[in-house]
Amino acid sequence: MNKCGRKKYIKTNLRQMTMETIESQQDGSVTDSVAESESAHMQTQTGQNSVPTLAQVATIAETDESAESEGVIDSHKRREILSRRPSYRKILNELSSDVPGVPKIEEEKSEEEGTPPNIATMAVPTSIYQTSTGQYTATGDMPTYQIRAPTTALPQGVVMAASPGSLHSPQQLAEEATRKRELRLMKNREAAKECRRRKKEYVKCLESRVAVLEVQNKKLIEELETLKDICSPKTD
DNA sequence: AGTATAACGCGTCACCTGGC
DNA sequence: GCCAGGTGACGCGTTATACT
Repeated sequence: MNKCGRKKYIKTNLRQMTMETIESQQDGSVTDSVAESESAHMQTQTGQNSVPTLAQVATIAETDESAESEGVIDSHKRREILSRRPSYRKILNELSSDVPGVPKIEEEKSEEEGTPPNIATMAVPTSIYQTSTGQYTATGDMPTYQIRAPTTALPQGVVMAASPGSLHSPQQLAEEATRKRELRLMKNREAAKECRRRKKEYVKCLESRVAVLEVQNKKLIEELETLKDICSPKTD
């Protein structure tokens, strides 16, 4: 793995750790059904913990360092530790069912709503949100952000499959294989874009939750202080 | 102005999961 | 069991920002 790749790998996992740390802290302090439901997602279906501990991540990083020096990277080992969690759509939708304020990630449908096709508008707390391409640009002044829904139509030039029975020559078979591969790549390309969009939405959602819970926590602390003052009058 | 670094998005591969 | 879709990881290119 090159320098950049490793950095991104570690960064990704640290970000994940940060999210989970926040969630677990919430779980411990303020009673939060959402946090509980989310932490439930941290378990794989086999009952094992799917999330690497901080030490594990550190170990991964160190292992990665040394592996690089030796020129050996054991991707399977990493995969064992970094098993997947449920989809962002699933998590967020469960989140939204628990907490009324949390927006749902919509299934791919575009034309029913009043909004223009392929654009979903969603209210979110203000935050700095900028990409190099300017695809998602919500500044502090902009209370909403817009998400482009994927275009489901196949690009021009993609020819639908000929029935296998109609293929004769090896050349035709090769062409068919190439066509299938291109179709698969194209679909995966779109899926990856969509996945990233959902991931960003998910992260934003969590960030907004953090903001809300911080305010809530602050209020509760203040309330507690007030009650303390009332219940224990000063003895001069 | 040139360079270094960080941050980000994209395409692809590999793997997992859920639906059939 | 097969297949389509979802997603983590990787490698690469681009852009923004800081530093010299």
